[in-house]
Amino acid sequence: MMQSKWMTLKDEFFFQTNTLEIAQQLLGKILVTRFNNQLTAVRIVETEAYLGTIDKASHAWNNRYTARTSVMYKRGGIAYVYLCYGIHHLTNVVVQKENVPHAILLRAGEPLMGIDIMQKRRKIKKVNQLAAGPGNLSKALGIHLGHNGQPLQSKNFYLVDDGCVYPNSSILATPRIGVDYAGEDALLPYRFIVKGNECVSGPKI
DNA sequence: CAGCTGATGGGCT
DNA sequence: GCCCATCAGCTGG
Repeated sequence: MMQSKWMTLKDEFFFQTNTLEIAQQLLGKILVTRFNNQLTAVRIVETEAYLGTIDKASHAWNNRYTARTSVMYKRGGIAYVYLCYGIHHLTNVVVQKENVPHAILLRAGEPLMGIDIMQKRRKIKKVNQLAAGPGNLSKALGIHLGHNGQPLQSKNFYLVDDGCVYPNSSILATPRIGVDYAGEDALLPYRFIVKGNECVSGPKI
């Protein structure tokens, strides 16, 4: 087996034109943070695509442009972080070129590095649960509002391809979580999970 | 295991 | 003033 080298994701990855495909390709990629010299990393196993102006579940639906959503209109490759329910910080990857406000919510990850650090941040021990759910993933990695708009090619905050690819046959598409307000768009199968992975959020299959 | 619910604060009509 | 791209801790089977 050839061991692939770690490669930071480049602009071309984020600029691909099909956001649903990017959301699936993000499965298997590694998100690394090194805040306050604390190195943590997870392999992404669950994502959700939000297709901007035509998607009622998206913050940018109908070209909504506010101080908060302005980050979604920037060029792909930066982080869109916002507070949900007053408690949870949710991390998204902005994709597409400037003025196309698509984003992909990172919903769950498999812990790879800095597990002890993540256990302290989360105040729990079970490794499978450390980054299961978008609020939990952000907390485990130390991501918060201050990282909103930061490039994901930063020295302390980046995405890596280590050669791990999940074939289509091991990816399951389901409706997105918690978007009932979006009417018929709530039913779109824009959530992608790695089949059978223990770190995916929600009830066990 | 499923189902319910309080916590908690920025964003927006 | 209401609305959330959630979670943990509780209840009862």
